[in-house]
Amino acid sequence: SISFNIMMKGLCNAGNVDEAFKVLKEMEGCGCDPDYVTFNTLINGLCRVSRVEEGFRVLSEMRGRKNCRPSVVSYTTVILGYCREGKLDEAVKVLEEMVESGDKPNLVTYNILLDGFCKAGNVKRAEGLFGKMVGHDVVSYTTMIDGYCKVGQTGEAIRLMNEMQVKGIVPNVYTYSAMISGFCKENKLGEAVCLLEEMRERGIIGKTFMYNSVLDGISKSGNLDQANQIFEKMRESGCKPN
RNA sequence: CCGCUUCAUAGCGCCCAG
Repeated sequence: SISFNIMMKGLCNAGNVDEAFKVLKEMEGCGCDPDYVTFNTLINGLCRVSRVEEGFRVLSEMRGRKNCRPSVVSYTTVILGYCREGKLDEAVKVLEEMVESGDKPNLVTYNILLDGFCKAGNVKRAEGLFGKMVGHDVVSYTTMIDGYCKVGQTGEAIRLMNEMQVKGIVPNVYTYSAMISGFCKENKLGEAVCLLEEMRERGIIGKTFMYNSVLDGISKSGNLDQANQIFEKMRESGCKPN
């Protein structure tokens, strides 16, 4: 079954859900029983191509099978699907349904909702959820940081970036990326440069696009010497220019 | 008895042109 699951995931990631369903049929006829991973993979495949309703139907059908009960991952995947469509009330409904059937949402579930609220333009609601969550990880913080940056609240974002480190949560390349593009959009290039430096000091190799955004800003401001210095640092740190 | 392989979350289309 694991081999089939792997093949199925490949098809789903390529957006070919219909082929994935053929694999399901094939499994059923050859002694490799589909398991909960099989169905979760299908749900994800459907949600990826905006067929969230069908994904939810697969989830419902799982109830009838033994050893294939819907799990946190099943519900969370559907919630993600609705969040990506901007249907936050549908997402919340699924959350409630999950709780009613006795399944506990986990950190991933909440992180997805945080991002959903932010991207739907409801940073306040994300903030409320963030405050109620019992634990946070680097994804929770990065999601909120990105949310604040996107609405021009880089101050709040930086506050969170400090707070996470006080709690012992280490920013990663995603965190820096969100923060740096936030600063670049506001033309706070000095801040952006500082963060790039801090990141390098921590041994994190930045992505090319992060340097490109900063270099562009610096160059346009006419400060070619500084641009050159950053370009050097970029290469020294192991980030390949394109 | 133990371990490995398959499922869900965050950052960027940045230069040029328009």
